[in-house]
Amino acid sequence: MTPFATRLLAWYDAHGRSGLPWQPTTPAPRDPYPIWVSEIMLQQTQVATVIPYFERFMARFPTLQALAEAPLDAVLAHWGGLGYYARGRNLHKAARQALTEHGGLPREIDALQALPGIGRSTAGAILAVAYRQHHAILDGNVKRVLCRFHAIDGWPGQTAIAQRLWALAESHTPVERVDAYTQAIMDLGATLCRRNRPECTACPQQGECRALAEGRVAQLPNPKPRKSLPEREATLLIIEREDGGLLLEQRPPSGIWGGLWSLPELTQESEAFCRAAGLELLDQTPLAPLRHTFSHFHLAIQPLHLRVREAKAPPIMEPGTRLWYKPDTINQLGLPSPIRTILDRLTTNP
DNA sequence: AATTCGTGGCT
DNA sequence: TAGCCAAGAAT
Repeated sequence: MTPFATRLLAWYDAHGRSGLPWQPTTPAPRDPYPIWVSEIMLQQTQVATVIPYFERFMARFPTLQALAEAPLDAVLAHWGGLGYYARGRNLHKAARQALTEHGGLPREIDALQALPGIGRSTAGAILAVAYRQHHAILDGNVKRVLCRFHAIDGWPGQTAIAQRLWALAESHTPVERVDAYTQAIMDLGATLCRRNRPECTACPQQGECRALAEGRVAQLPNPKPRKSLPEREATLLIIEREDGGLLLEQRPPSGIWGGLWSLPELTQESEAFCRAAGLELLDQTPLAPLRHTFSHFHLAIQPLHLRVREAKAPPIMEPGTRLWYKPDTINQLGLPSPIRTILDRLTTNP
């Protein structure tokens, strides 16, 4: 056990976080299923955001079998609003794959990492926490701690920097209490070694931290070099049927909001579609425009209100890609947050 | 190997 | 407040 790990575990025993819904209450070995679900949800997502999603998800899919037997739509409905929807699709796919190929979640690191959505860090975390297997993790918290402790310059996303960090993470990870250590190193990064306003005076590593000694804590880890984001405008059609039904489209399985349901976007094709379907333009500004920033562009959404002129509804173009949505079924669909916001406003504010 | 995937909180 | 960032993985 290195002095780094010894100090960290002593601090963790006194000050580590506890009571999070996915944290085990029994000694290893533990059921890896809830650990896996939480690790996927927590990818690039903060703890406070995940908690209500985790509770709902585990209530609806309490076991690996329940998840594997559920339709993808039900999984995405529980993921709606959480973001990074490939995680939900991969989670569902991995559940079925693990069950058929291994009869459950595999205990071998290579087999586990071969499942969709499980990378090196997530596989290590699951096996370390569930079975006390000796694997390192390297998430955003660990990267921040290690960049500061060793005063590593360069953006951690660079391959060369990440390789150095993985080697350091493995060198620090102890054989004993690896489950506690895995939680502890993340707790340190989340509660003390934060990006902003770190509490170095309470840190168990303050005596050996190179960034602290050199007065460079605020500059490490080095930020990602950013490019200015292009803007894209989209007009979303709010097509209302006589009975109040709204036309929704299922987006393609890959790309932004993949597999989720959205208001159809106005294109040249959809203009012709609306004319052919007898759709009448009511007004252009029923709702204020919505602005969103994604990782690679800004999006300005301008809803456009249309109404079906006659009783005849637009034809279903491709099976499963369009449906008339009834507001009382909102919880059964996977909806991205901006779309849910629009639908909420429409139903509460007609 | 750099980019692409969301959303909400923070300053 | 506009940009930065967070329990990463897939491509």
